[in-house]
Amino acid sequence: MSRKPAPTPSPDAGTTPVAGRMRRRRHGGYTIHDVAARAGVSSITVSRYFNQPDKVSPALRERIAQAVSQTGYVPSQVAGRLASGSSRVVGAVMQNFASATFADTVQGMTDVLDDSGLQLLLANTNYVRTREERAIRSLVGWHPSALILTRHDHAPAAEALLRRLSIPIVETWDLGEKRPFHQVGFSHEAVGAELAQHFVDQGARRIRFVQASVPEDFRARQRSLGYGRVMREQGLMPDVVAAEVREPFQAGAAVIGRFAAEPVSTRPQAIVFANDDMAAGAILHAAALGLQLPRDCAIAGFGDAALAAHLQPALTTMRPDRYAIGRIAAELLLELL
Amino acid sequence: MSRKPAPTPSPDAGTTPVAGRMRRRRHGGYTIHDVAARAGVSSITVSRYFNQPDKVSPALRERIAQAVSQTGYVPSQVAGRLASGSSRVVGAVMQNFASATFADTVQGMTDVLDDSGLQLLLANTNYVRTREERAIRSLVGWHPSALILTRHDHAPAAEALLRRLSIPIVETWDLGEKRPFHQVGFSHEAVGAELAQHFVDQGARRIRFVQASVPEDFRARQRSLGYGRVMREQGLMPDVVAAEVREPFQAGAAVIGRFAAEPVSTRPQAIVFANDDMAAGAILHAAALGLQLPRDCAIAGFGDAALAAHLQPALTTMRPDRYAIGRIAAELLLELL
DNA sequence: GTCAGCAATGTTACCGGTACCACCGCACCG
DNA sequence: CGGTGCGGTGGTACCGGTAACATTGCTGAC
Repeated sequence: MSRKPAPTPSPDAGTTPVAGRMRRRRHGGYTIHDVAARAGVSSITVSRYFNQPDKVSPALRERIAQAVSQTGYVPSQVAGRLASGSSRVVGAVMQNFASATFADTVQGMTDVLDDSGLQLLLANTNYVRTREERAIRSLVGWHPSALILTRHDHAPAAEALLRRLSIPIVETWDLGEKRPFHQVGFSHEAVGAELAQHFVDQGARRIRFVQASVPEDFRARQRSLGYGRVMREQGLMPDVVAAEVREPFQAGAAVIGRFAAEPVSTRPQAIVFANDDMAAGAILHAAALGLQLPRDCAIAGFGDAALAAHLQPALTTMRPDRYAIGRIAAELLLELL
Repeated sequence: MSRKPAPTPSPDAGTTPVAGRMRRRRHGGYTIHDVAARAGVSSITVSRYFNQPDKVSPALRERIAQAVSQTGYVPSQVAGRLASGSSRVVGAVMQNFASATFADTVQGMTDVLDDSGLQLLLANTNYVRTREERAIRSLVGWHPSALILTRHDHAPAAEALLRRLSIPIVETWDLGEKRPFHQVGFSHEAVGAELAQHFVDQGARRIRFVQASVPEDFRARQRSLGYGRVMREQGLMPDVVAAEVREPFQAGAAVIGRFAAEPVSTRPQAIVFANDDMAAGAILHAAALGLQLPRDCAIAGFGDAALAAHLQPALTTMRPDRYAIGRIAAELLLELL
């Protein structure tokens, strides 16, 4: 990695934008008034030229276009937004910028927003719950027309801040119950159902669901409910067990240990773990127990952990369509605006 | 993927921020004047409370803090930036939002900028050169304090626009010669040198560099120069050849075909390709020729194509440190501001 | 011919902050 | 005891646009 400084420019400067006396505290650069003066029209006409061109006669349009290209004038979003009150800005709070999830979701959002002339403003929480309020606050200062959030379980301070806002808010990623905001994401219940169905389709009849030891994980619980629903629909016996260890890798290893001790005829043919880490622990420990996966038992997880692809055998996991979440959230916002 | 609408809120509304008559065309929400009135001070004092707290006496600070928390007031960035002229916004033009490169670089930037209270504004070109001007223009409208660009070979219109700006500009990713802007990235010359050194360290003495057939690729040429330098430094004979086919996969295949026809004793022990696609073409075609890589010949590319990891054998490739590029670019900007 | 109606353009005030400078009271100095 | 400097505070104008309304000129109906 290397840095190269820019050569210091020769101080020839060039013509200054402002012609008359400098009594006003100008910020530099051409203003709409400079352009208007050049074109011999009033500033509001130049404003219309940019915002409602068909309200300006072709003759003036031509003159203004010339003045604009001569000066290289770029309208100030800041001034425009302040005057009009509508910001045309959408704020998005993400949890981690350095992830493929972030990249895909943002691409989905901008693909939609760009076409509507909306600017996306991003804030990062780095997965630190306490930073969410700060992130939201920094976005709110820009008077966004709408907000996109990740997840729905906010810190109380952030939640209070959000409820005071009177703009459309969309929560993404996973769906929560009884939320006052719009939501775009996937249903954990459906994920659990899909994994169960997957193994049923492969011919498995004894399928176990391994819950994490921490019972409060509401999302994993939703997944187990989906699993249970499909099992019953298929006339199979749901078999939900909870891990006894808290640390997920160890928990997975312990589960597969117990599995190995069961008689082969009643062993589950597939195990759905509440998350990828537990599943990975199980896979890694299976070799030490002399088990051969997936012949002896198929394993599934959830979350698309980066690890998943590198395991031998590769872990079956569910990955939400991150691009689609971003795109649909943005489309929903457009409808709301 | 699924959408859930928000429940329609009961129309109890709540107290309106504005107390007096509504003759002004207010945009809604509390203003600094509302807060000032509540605290019994002038608005400029509230402004100072936020921007230079130590200039406000503790007594007033306390009163203002109370008024702020009662109202939930959030200062308007838009108004503030317009009035002060300094935007505290940094614009960044990226080529593709849906990539790990983007994610890592943005994380690097925000890690630095967040601490300085700077807001990052992003624009995407989607690799379409003609969109760059539009992207820059949309950022310039926000009066950024600085701009971060990707690459340095801009379309003429974009280049002209940039040169008119009088704010710090940093170009990232790869380094160009004689640019008027600051640059943060890696040197292609160094990349070529590093790949050559890599094979020298592995004991190879006959190392070939395969240039693309398109001679204008300035960056690949830099890499070949670095390769040549290391070879000479090591007392080895540089061996640069150009591909004859334009399409990179075919070009790579053709190169490995010629290689197979050479006598084993004078064959190169390693080949550095100008890019990953050519290298991949070579690897894929090698099997058909009965060659066993990397025993018969080691292969290297450049660019970290997603493909690289999936080849058998895996392709040796150089990947720029994307996080560091973002981070260093942002640090450089801070110095410049 | 008169006047309503509409399209094109201009005038004025205002958005919500902050720069600039004036002002006030008090400690400190000669 | 008047002058001076300084920290704290406020008044006012202004940033660069746009909303709302006013004005102008022209067409077309009666």
